[in-house]
Formats: sequence, structure tokens, C-alpha cells
Amino acid sequence: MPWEKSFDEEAAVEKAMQVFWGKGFEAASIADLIEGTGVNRGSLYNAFGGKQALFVRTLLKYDHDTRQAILAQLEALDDPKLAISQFFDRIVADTVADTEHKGCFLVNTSLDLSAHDAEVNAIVVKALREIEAFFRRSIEVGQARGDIRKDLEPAAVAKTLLSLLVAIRVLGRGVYTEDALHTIAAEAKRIIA
Amino acid sequence: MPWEKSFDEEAAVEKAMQVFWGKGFEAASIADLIEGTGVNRGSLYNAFGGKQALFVRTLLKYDHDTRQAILAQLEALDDPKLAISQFFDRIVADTVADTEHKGCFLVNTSLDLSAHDAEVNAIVVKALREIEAFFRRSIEVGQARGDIRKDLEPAAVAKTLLSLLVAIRVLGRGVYTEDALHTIAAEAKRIIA
DNA sequence: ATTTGTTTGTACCGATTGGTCTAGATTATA
DNA sequence: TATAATCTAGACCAATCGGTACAAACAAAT
Repeated sequence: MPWEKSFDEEAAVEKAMQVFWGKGFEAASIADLIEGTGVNRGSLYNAFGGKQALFVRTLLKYDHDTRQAILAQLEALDDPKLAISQFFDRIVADTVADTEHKGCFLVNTSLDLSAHDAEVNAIVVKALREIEAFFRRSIEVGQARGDIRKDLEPAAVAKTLLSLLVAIRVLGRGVYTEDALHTIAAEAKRIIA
Repeated sequence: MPWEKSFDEEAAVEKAMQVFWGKGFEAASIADLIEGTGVNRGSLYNAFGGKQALFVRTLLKYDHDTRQAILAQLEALDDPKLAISQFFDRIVADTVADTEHKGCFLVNTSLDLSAHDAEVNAIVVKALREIEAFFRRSIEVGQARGDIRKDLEPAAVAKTLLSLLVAIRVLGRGVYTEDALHTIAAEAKRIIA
């Protein structure tokens, strides 16, 4: 029997994710992916199948490692109002620290759905819907505990918060400066104050 | 003396705009632009210089014909609160009517700034800043006339409204359905109620 | 040491990319 | 009718695209 496996597949996906994230799907060439991952051309096709399949792998990894990880941390706080507040603080901090202006991989992809198939569409939609669901759940629990005003409609406010989140990610890519992003985050907190 | 000009340059820019708007800058090939405009290859390069230059022309046309036109109409209402309300209604209506999910050309471009130069960046930034300025001005005038609550901070709320506008355009491209977009617009109006 | 299946490097594929250039048709002016 | 500028149509360019193929190097199990 020969090798079981050789190069670190997960590490390669991580590197490929950085390439797709930074350049976008179309603009990222196979040559870029080979250079970025350090994996050879043949091995890359053997392991992942092709460009589109590799992209899906990287998008799933981003969703798992970033979005799901953040939501899990915030849920663990068991303090809905604080969780929402920290969410916005963290997104603004990430955006400000992102000197390359790469933004959010999921949001970027949502603006590029025409270049992909239904699978990618489903991943993006599911991710954003789950963030919205987190907001709604947090508002409802916060209201039940008396931490959040009860005259707010959870479903509607959740959509507004998701909108502000998306906008921070979009406008953070070159249109708005740090101050403006902090202002938006502050307004988001004010809505549920 | 020969011809002064032949084909309708403005009409060609309009057609090219549709191509860039629908497919994005990178994905729109010269062949697409030739087919879309009906203008021959040589004439196209002779009249516009190249792909990037033509893109700038189309972006400027979109900004002028769409964004500037809408803002001018709304300003003419001379009713700040109504103007903001109508703005959101119109954007939602446009987004819902956009069955191809093309979204807003300016917003799409703002997510693709890495593919362009400083000139494109400046166009996008100026456009979005002027929308924000319209919001701020409307809020201030509305407050002065007693139509809008005076405890709102115009500059901050203007950024929030622009954020919601951008989010409607982004999420309208496949993530959110008509109902959700209307909900966001309603929340925007509620903020300045 | 042979076997087995992967990794690597590179050559190669057809297709397409943005862009240039030329030849000839076209049309208004002189 | 001759002229001048622009049009059309398409050949042509080097470069790059995503993807395939293949031979040699390689490492583990038999």
C-alpha cells in the first residue's frame, strides 16, 4: 500500500480561501491558487476536482470557521443584548483591521452569485438567514428578560440589524472610514437600546 | 469633409452599461460589448479607447441618469420626510422589478473596487456620499419644519439610512424576497417617524 | 525488492482574453 | 467626381484561461 494522504488538505483549503477571498472567484486564476496553496497543479485537481469545487470547499470553511464560530461564542454569553452589541463591535473591529479591504467572504459572494451555481447560492442564503435568526432569537430572549424594549418587532428589527451588518461589510471596503463604521454600529445598538 | 459622427455614441454607452451592469466588469468580454452595443470592434476602440475607459463612461452615465435623477426628483418634492419615504419605496420597487437580480450598478462596483483604478473608486465614493448628504439634509430640514423628531442625530441617522439602502440593494440580489425588502424599508421609515 | 498509488513538474490542449491592424465599403463635403 | 474621414468585417496577436496528460520521483506496505 502507498500513501494514505500527503499534503495537508485543510491547510490548502485555508490558503485557497485567502486567494478567493482576496481576488474573487473569476479573478483568482489556477496559477494564483497553485502559488497560494503551494499544492501542485495535478494534486490540486486530484484532491478537489476543479476550481468551482475548490471554491465551494473554501466557502464552507469560511462559513464554519468564521460565521458559525462567532455565533457560537456570542450565544455562549447568554446575554442577548450584550451579544448583539459585541457582534457589531467585532465586525467593525475586523473591518477596520482589514487593511486589504477584503470584506466578508460571504457578503462578497452574495454579490457574485451569477458566477456560481445553486449550491453556492444556498450556502450564502443559509448563512445570512442564520445570522438573522440569531438576531431575532436574541431580541426575543432579551425582551423576555426585560433587557430589550418590548415594543420592538423581533422579526423586523432582526432584518434591520442584518442589513446594518451587511452594509458595514460593504461600505467598509473603501467607501467608509473607521469613524463612520463605528457610527453605524452605535446606531445599531441604539435601535435595541 | 467626411462624416461628423455616425453611430449614436450615447446609445452605445447605454447598451454597454447594461452589459457591464448585468455581468460585471471582468465577466463582460469585448465580444459581449460588441454584441450588446451593435458597435463594431474597431469603432468601439476608436470611440472609447478600451474596456476600462468604456466602463467609466457607463458608470458615469448610470450615476447621472439614475442616482442624480432620483435625488433631483426627491429634492423637488420639498417635503423631506416624504422624500426619504419615497426613496425607499422606489428602491424596493426597482429591486423587486429587477427579475435578473442585477442590483445597483454603483453598489455592485463598490464591491469590485480592486478591479479598478482610483477614478472608479472616486465615482462610487462620491455617489454614495451624496446620497448620505441628501439624507442628512432632509433630516435637518424635516426637523426644522417639525416633521421629524428632533432627538435624532442627522449625521448618524443619515449613515444608517444609507446603510439600509445599500443592504436592500445587496440582499435584494437573491438573498431576500419582496416581503423582507418591504420590511427593511418600513423600518427605515420608522427610524425617522 | 517489488508493488501500489500519490506527488510533482511540466508539457500540452483548445478556447478565450483584451487589444491592434488592415482592407474595403460607405457617405458627406469640396 | 475626387477627397477625406469614418464605418464594417474580420484576420491577427501574444497572453492567459481552466483543465488534461504523462513521466519521473517518491514513500509505505508486502
